Amino acid sequence: MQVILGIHPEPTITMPKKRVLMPFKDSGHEHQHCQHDAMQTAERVCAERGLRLTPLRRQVLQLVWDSHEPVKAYDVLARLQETHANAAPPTVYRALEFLQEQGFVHRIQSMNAYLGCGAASESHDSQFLICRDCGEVAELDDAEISDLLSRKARTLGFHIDNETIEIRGRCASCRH
Amino acid sequence: MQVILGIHPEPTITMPKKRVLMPFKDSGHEHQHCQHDAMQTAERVCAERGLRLTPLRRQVLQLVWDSHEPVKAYDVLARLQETHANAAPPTVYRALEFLQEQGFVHRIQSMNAYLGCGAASESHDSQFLICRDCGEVAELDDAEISDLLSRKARTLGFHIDNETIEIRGRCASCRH
DNA sequence: GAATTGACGTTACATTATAACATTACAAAA
DNA sequence: TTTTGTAATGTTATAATGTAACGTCAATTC
Repeated sequence: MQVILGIHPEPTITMPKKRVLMPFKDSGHEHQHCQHDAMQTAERVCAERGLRLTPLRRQVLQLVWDSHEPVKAYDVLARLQETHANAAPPTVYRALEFLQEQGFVHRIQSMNAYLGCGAASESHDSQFLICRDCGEVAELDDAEISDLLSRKARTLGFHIDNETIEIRGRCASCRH
Repeated sequence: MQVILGIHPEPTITMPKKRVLMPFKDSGHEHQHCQHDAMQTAERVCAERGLRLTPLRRQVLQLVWDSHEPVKAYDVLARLQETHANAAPPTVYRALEFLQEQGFVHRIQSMNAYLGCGAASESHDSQFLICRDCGEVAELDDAEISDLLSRKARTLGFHIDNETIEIRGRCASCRH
């Protein structure tokens, strides 16, 4: 189905990219593992990059992953304050900024909210499917979509830095 | 260039959809006309729909179109207050909400800002290309993109209500 | 151990958006 | 033409989101 255009100089053997980085919960997906895996990944990646996953940053990442859905900065702050009475807005925004920069969380622009990344160990594009009924979000990294957007942009002389793709609708289980 | 897939029951003579609803300025595009045309379209469409394009709404639409770029609600408010001293935040937010509902303006989620629609007379999808250097925005309604997203979503049992597609990068003239 | 740097604390404030209720303008019904 | 209902706007207050600026402390390195 995928058309490889004759642009690339050599016909590489490509590992087909995993497309659904985070599925909807209904698809036999055990959420408990996500959080645990995400924490492990973050620890490992920070070690590799020589960055400090401080207790604060670790806890904020935990709090984001406590939910399978996008969470608001001030909700994270409220939870954080339960154990960290002097936490203030900058505390949370700084931690979230760090976590975003490292790709551990994504910001959902259309919701002013943050979501744990389903593939934190490597840089990638994202497309989000957001269910208007249950609030869950699936995260995709679909090369066909990114490639098509790149091609369309290039036609207009536009060079893409990054994509914000947030699709709102109803997920399979909410339609049943 | 356009490929018509054999999905539709009858081979209709299709007016190929205009894909670039609003180009970048450099492409020989005269901005003065946009505003004028947009105002005319809004007048006509409101008449057709039996809706009231009140002086306030008309002026807010004017103010949005004073710029070729996304504008902030509070900037619109400041401008509005020059002639309308008692305007307050709800004044502007209500007008913008109306204009959005009618498709006369779009909200750019990643910027908390509003932009005149390049094709206000009909409902459509939008994809925005936002230049990080000059701030200009091109608006597309590209059926290939929307179709691909629909297909991808459908594969996961997801039904799309609406898309938020905001691509950040550099436009042709800013790359030169 | 002094200097540098990065992380966090702290205060204050800026920006963005909405709730709630009062008033006015308009249009349809009586 | 009054009445009356509804939509639009006025008005006040506040909620929600996000950042600037500067101080302190701890780790790293020179």
